[in-house]
Parts: sequence; C-alpha cells; structure tokens
Amino acid sequence: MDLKDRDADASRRIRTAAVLLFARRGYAATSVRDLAREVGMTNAGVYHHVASKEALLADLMRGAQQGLIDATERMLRGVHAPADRLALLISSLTATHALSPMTTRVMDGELRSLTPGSPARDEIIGLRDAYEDHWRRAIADGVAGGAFRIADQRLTRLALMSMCTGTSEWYRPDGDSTLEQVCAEFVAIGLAAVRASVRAAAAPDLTLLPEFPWEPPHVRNDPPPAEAGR
Amino acid sequence: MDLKDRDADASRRIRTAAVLLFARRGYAATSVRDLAREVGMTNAGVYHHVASKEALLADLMRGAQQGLIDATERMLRGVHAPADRLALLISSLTATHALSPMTTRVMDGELRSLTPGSPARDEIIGLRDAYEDHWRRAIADGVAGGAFRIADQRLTRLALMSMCTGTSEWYRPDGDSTLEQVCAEFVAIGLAAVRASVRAAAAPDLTLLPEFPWEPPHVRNDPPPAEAGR
DNA sequence: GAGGTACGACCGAACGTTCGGTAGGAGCCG
DNA sequence: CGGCTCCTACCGAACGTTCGGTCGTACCTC
Repeated sequence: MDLKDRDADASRRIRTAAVLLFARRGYAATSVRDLAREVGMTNAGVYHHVASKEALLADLMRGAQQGLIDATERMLRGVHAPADRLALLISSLTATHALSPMTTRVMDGELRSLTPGSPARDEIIGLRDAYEDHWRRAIADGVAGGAFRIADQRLTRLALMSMCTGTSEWYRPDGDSTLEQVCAEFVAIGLAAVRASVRAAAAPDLTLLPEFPWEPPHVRNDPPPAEAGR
Repeated sequence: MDLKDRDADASRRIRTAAVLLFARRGYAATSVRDLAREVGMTNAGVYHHVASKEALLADLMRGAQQGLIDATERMLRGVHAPADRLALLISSLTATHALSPMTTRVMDGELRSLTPGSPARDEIIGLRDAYEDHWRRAIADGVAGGAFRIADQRLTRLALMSMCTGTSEWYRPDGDSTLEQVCAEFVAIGLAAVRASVRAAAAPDLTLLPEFPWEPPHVRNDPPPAEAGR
C-alpha cells in the first residue's frame, strides 16, 4: 500500500476508534493505550498521528460541529417560512444524531473535557453558538411574524433541542420506527410546541446531512446504557 | 458538636462535593484528592467515610434513582386516567431535574462508570427499569384505552423522557420561566405528542418531589457548558 | 483512658508524553 | 533497472506525575 494512503488510513482508524471509545466510556476514562490497542499500535505510535490526546478530541469535536453547521446551512438554503425552517432544523438535528450517534455523543457531552480557556475550546464554543443561532433566529422570526406563539423562546428551543439530541442515545436502524417516521413525529411535536399549524412538511433530503469519515458503523447493542437487556 | 453528628455531617459534605464534581467534570475525571480538597481533608480521610470511589458513585446513583421512584409513586397514587398519569410523569421528572440538576446529571450520565456486571450496577439498572416501567405502562394503558394515538410507543416515551431529563442542563431558578411554567409547557407538549386532548392538568404537588440531602445549592453560572457567556 | 476521626507517608499501577532507534517504502542517480 | 540515500511510520523503553487505596499514629472528644 502507498505510504500516503497508509498514513491517511491510520489517521482515520485512530479517529474511528477514538470516537467509539470516547462515546462509550467517556474521554477521561479512555487511555491512549486503549486507543492504540484498538488500532493495533503501541501508544507511542499513536503520537505520530496526533499531537496530543486533547488535540484529538478537539479535532473530532470541531469536525462534528462544523459538519453540522455546513449541513444545516445547505438544507436551509431557499427555505424562508419560519415553520419550514424550524421543521428542517428539527429533522436535520434528529437525523444527524440518529445516523452518527458516536460523533454526536462526543460533540454534545465532552465539551467539559477541553481545557477551560484553551483556544480550541473557545473555537468550538463559538461554533456551537453559531449553530444555535440558527435555532434562535428561526424561533424569533416565527414569533415576530406571528406564526409562533410561545411563552419563553429559550425554554422552547432547549426543550426541542434536547428531544432531538437525545436520539443518539436510543435510535437503532433496525428498530420499530424508520428514520423518516422519527423525523416526521418530532417535527409534528415541535410545531405543536410553537402552536404553529402543522402542515405537511417536505421530507428533508438526507443526502445533505453531514458525514463524518470517522463515524464507526452502527452495531447491535451498541452502547451499554439506554435499553440494555430489555 | 456531637461526634455522631460530626461524622454524619462529614459524610454529607463528601457526598455534596462528590455529586458536584461528578456532575461538572465527570466521575472518571474526578480524583479522590479533588474530593478531599473540596471538603478540607486528605484523601485518606475520605476513605474513612467511603468504602471506595465506585461505591460512593453507586450510593449516589442508587439514592437518586430510588428517590425518584418513591416520589413518582407518591404522586401517582389515586390518579388513574392515562393522560393524568402521563402528565404527572412529565412534570415530576422535569421538576426533579430542574431542582436537583447535579444529582440527576450523575444519575442519567454515569451508569457507564460502574463496573459492568457488578451487583451495584445491576441493581441500579433494575431501579431504572422499574422507573421506566411507569412510563411504559402509562403510555400502553393510554393506547389500549383509546386515549392516546401513537405510532411507536417506545419512540414517544424516549422523546418525552429526553425532553424532561434535558432540563437539568439548562434550567436556572432565576431564569425567565418559573418551574410551574416549564412543567405546564412540557405537559402540553407531551399530551400533544400522544394526541390526547389537552385538558387543564392539576399542577403537581412539588412537596412530593424527591429531596437529596447531598444536592448542592443552585449557583449562578453553575455548569460551564450549556449557555456560558451568552 | 477509650474510641473514633483524620493525617502523613507510602504502595503498586497506570497515566500522558517523550525519545532514540529501526525497518522498509519512496525518490533520485547512473 | 540496481543501488544508494532519505524519509516516514512505528516500536521499546522510559520519563515524571497522578491515580485509587492502605497503614500506623496522633489528636480530640467523651
């Protein structure tokens, strides 16, 4: 195999193993040696591809957050009605968490593992705020235009975002509901929450969703937690 | 101060510090020395009150889960209509996460830190399943009786529970919405999700909620994550 | 004085990270 | 195309630090 390809492949395999272990056990509970064993290297070998354990985490989180932003802006292009924009925000966030559960779990839950005040952490917080601004604007526009009736915009936004991000904890591709059904159901709940008339929203174009080259394939009984043994 | 009281006080302060640090940094990223410094002891002193770090975590999680179950069964007593039972499940879970954010964050997120196969872990999983059964039964009864119309009961349950548990990440007692408003809003969303007619649900009796003696007081800018610097 | 609380010192293990060295493909030269 | 050199990917071993946990003892309270 070509050396350049070899290097790229090793980097990708390290990232795949990292996102899997970070999502399962958490960043702090995962050692570089665990990572190395998973990709068939020694811990020293890993450091040829990665500046530090924290830089690896920051890379994954930055890539995840940026991918989500890019996909969201692609999907929102040309959509102007607040209800339609909110529906797209709900279905794209839900679908991303369903299809990339490991990456999104790390993205959502490991911010605390980045050194406070570090440039990487500040950058990722900036990206997250930029993403959330799409939600803030969609809801604020809907309220300003009279399409939505809401008591507290922040409350509504956080409730709906929690519902969407929770998907990464329980969604299984071989479950009872298809991804399209989940998205449609969540859009219906979301539009009901803002008291908007629920018209038939166009199904989102799933090919516009972010793809993370390091996301490991969905496996059965993937995480120990949510519904184990039931 | 009496010796017995002194001991009990030290135990409580250790648990308060533990739930705070476990919620903020995560269990794996918190050392026994961090814990000891927080309560003004050495690490050896902590071990006078605690069998092991993992046993301390298990104690907190068992107490949290059991407290939630007890409170839920207190509130459900005498309530029979599925819609009313679901409304109570939503508002009690939301209020518990709002009022005890540190304890509930540990309860919801640190199951993976307990040794797989250990009796403590199995016991806590059993408690969690027992709690979730209240949700399963309420939803199944509503569907069986024709009060609810749902595509996938598991999907609906997990979506609503995610919404409720997410509250611990963002609720602030000095925010724009009161706890009663949050609960009322979430109940409305939940009943809309099961297509039940939204009648005016009686406000839940907050004095029946679980109380955790180790839960630290709510402080401003409590956690670093969710809405820092905005 | 008896008993329990907490300390100081310490254990073996594991942590993230570094460093010198090596095997083998890549690139150049003839 | 053979041979020489360079470079890259990785290893083995070790660094200093910190981890969870233990032990003997001093202090304080009753």
